[in-house]
Amino acid sequence: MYNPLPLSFYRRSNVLAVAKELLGKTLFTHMNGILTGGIILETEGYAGMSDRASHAYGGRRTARTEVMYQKGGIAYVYFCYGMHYLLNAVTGKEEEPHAVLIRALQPTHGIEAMLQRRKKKRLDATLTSGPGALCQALGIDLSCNALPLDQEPLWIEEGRFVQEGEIAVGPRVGVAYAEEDAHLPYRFQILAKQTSIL
DNA sequence: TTCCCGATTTACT
DNA sequence: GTAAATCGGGAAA
Repeated sequence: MYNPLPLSFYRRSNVLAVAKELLGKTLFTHMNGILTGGIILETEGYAGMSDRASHAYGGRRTARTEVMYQKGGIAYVYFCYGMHYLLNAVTGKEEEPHAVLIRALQPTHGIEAMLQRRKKKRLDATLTSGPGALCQALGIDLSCNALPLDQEPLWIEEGRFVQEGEIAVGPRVGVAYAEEDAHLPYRFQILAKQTSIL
């Protein structure tokens, strides 16, 4: 444990490759002495200025989106629907605002703490399933925005090997507003095992 | 400053 | 399946 991926992993221009390769990696947070983490099961790529679904579409620069224009390897956390935080890994080079949304994890570390944060009694498939839910489980909020992904308290490291055949590709979720870009196959997920995803 | 709406989740009907 | 919860960002005025 604690063997973060090098920042060079994120600083590539092919955001879809990074999104796909993040599957199977392990995402950790270590907050207030509590270690929590899980294997990444689902991601979505947001392809910078040319992607209508991206917050940086058309080169939009605001206080919120500025972090996406930095060099890859940091977190982009934002608040949505008035109640949820969503976590992205910023990728690409400087001035290349790509990001990968982390949408689901398989919980592996600190499950008791995650249950407590999520106000749940029992472990089930919903503990870290969904971008808002996983942030709540890991204790991620706006204070994590712009934090590097290769050190405490928020980092990603190798998890398990993922075979090409267990990856499903499809359209992104919740981006109907993106018009012709709404259907692009930028979503990647590890297919659930027959037995159980837990 | 006002207004609209969102990269969602959960509780109900 | 539908709807409510809930608030900051971004565009327009």
